[in-house]
Amino acid sequence: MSENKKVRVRFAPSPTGGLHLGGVRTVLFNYLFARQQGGDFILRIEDTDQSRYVDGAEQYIFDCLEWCGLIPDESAKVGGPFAPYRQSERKSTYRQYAEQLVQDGYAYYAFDSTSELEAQRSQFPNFRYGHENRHLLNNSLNLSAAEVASRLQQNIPHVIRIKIPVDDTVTFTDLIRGEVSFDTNLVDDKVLLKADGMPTYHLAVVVDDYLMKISHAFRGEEWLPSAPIHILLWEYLGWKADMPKWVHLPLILKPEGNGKLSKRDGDRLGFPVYAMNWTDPKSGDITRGFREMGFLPEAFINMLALLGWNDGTEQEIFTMDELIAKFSIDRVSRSGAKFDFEKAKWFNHEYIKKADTASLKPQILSILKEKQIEIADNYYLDKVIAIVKDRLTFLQDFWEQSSFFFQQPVEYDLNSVKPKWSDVKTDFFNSLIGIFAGLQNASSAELEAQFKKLAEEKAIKVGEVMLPFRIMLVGGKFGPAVFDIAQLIGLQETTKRIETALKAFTG
RNA sequence: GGCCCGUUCGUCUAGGGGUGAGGACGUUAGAUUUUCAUUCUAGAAACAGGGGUUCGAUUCCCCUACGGGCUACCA
Repeated sequence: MSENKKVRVRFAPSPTGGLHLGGVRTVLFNYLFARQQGGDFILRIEDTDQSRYVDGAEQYIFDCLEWCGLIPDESAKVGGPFAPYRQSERKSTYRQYAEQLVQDGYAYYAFDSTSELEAQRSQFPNFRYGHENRHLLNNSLNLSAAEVASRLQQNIPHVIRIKIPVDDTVTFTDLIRGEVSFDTNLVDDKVLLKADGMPTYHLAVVVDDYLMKISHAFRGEEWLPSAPIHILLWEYLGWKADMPKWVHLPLILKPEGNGKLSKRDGDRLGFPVYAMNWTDPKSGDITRGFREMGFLPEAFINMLALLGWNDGTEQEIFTMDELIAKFSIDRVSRSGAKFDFEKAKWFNHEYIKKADTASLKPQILSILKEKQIEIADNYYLDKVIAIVKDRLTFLQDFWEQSSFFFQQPVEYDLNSVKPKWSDVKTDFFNSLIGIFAGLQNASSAELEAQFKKLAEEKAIKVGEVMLPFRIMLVGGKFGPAVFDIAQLIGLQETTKRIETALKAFTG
C-alpha cells in the first residue's frame, strides 16, 4: 500500500433532487481534509440510474457548492486529468471490468427477469441471490458455455452479478469506526452491470475511485453494509494495494422521533433541509433552502462542521481556515446527530452580529428592492444596518426590524397608548415639535436631554411619554433606542411622524 | 426477520479507571435596555440496564434493552 500517495477525495452525488444537509456536510469534510492535506477535491456525478435522473439537479449541485464556498478542483464543469467526471459519459469503461470479473470467475451473467426475481422474493421471505440458491437460478453458473454464448449473442437481457465467496469474512478498517467485519455468507450477489449496460453504484464507485486515484472515500454510514462488496471488488480487480481508506460518516437524524432527516421533516417542522431552494421540474414545487431562508454561508458551514465533529476545545465558532487547519477524521463522532434548528439559528445570529455592514449590504439591498425602497443615501443605510444587525437571526428579519427607517409606520399599537392618552400628552408632543424645530444636527443624547427637560417642565413622568414617542416613530413596542431612531431619521421626519401619530392617537 | 453501526443533560457534545462529569443551544429566574432584541449573572438538567474485571467503574469486557442503517437491475 502506497502510504504516501497524494490525498484525493471525491464527493459523488446523484443528480436526483435537492442537496441535503448531510450531503453538504460530506462535501465539507472532503473539502476540509483535501485542503488540509494539500490534496485534490473531486466532484463526480453519479448518474447511472437514468430513471431517477432529474433535469437541472446537476447544475443545482454546482450552485450549492459555490454558495458554500466548497469549490471542487476537478469536476464535470472544470474538467481535470481524469475526465469525464460524469458516470453516464464513462459508461463504456465499466463493462470491460465487469467482463474481466466474469473471465476471472469472480462474477457471472444472470438472465433472471425482474418478474422471476419477484416471484422468488414472494416465495421466500428472506430471499437473497447468493451461494445458497445461485445454482438454481437462471445464470451462467448453471447454463452451458454454449448456451451462455448464444444468449449473449442474441442480446438476451442480462446483468452481471458478483460471486460472493462462501464461508469467508471480510474485514476492513474504517477510519471512524475502527475494524468492521462481515460474514460473506450473508452478503448478496449484487448486480454490478445492469441490463441497460450501466454499472450499478457498486461497480462504478470502485472503478472510478481506482481510475481517479482516490485516497480516502468519505460517505454516509448508510453505505457501511455494502462496503464488503466494494472491498471484494477492489481485491478481485487486482487493485487492493490502491484501495482508498474508508471513512463512513454518521448520519444526520430527524430532530424529533426517529430516522434519517428527510426533506419532508423540513416541510413539516418548518426548517430547510436543502442548502438552497430546489424547484422540482415536474411539479414546480419549491422546497426552501438555507440560503433563501437567510443563512449566511459561513454560518451554515460552521453549523454543519460542528454536527458530528469538534476540535476538543470549547470553541464553536470557526472560520473556514480554522476548520481546514483543525479538522481531523479521528475527532468525528461515531453516532448519528439529531439536527437542531435552534442551534443552527444561533450560529446564524452570531455570524450576522459579527459580520461587517459592507458584507451584509448586497443582500440587504435586494431585500429593500423587493419592498420597493430606493436607497439614495448609502451612509444612512450603513447606519441602519449597524443599528439593527444584532437583532437579526436571519437576513430576512431585516425588514421587520427596520422598515420604520424607510417609511412611516403603517399602523400603530393604539391599545398601548390610547387608553392612557390625555391632553397633557398632546400638549407635550406639540411643545416637543416646537423644540425640535429649533434644533439641528442634534445627537441622540441631546435629543434625549431635551425630551427629559420638557417632560420635567410639563410635570410629566418621562416614562409616560417615552412609550408613546416610540410608537409614534416605530408603530409598536420594539426596535432600537428611540432617540437613536429619531436622530437617524432626522428631526424633520420625526416631527412629521409625531404629527401624523397625534391625529391617530387623539382621533 | 437477518446483518452491521451506535448509546453522556431535551439537543449537539467534552471527558475518561478515583472529576463538584465541563461547554454550547434551548429552558427558568434576575439585572441592564423607561420598548423589544442583544448583553450580563445565576439555576434546573445527563453517564440506558444487568453482570463481570478492579481496592475503585460513567470510562475496560460480556449480555440485554433501545435507537439507527442496510437488506433493488436506487444511489
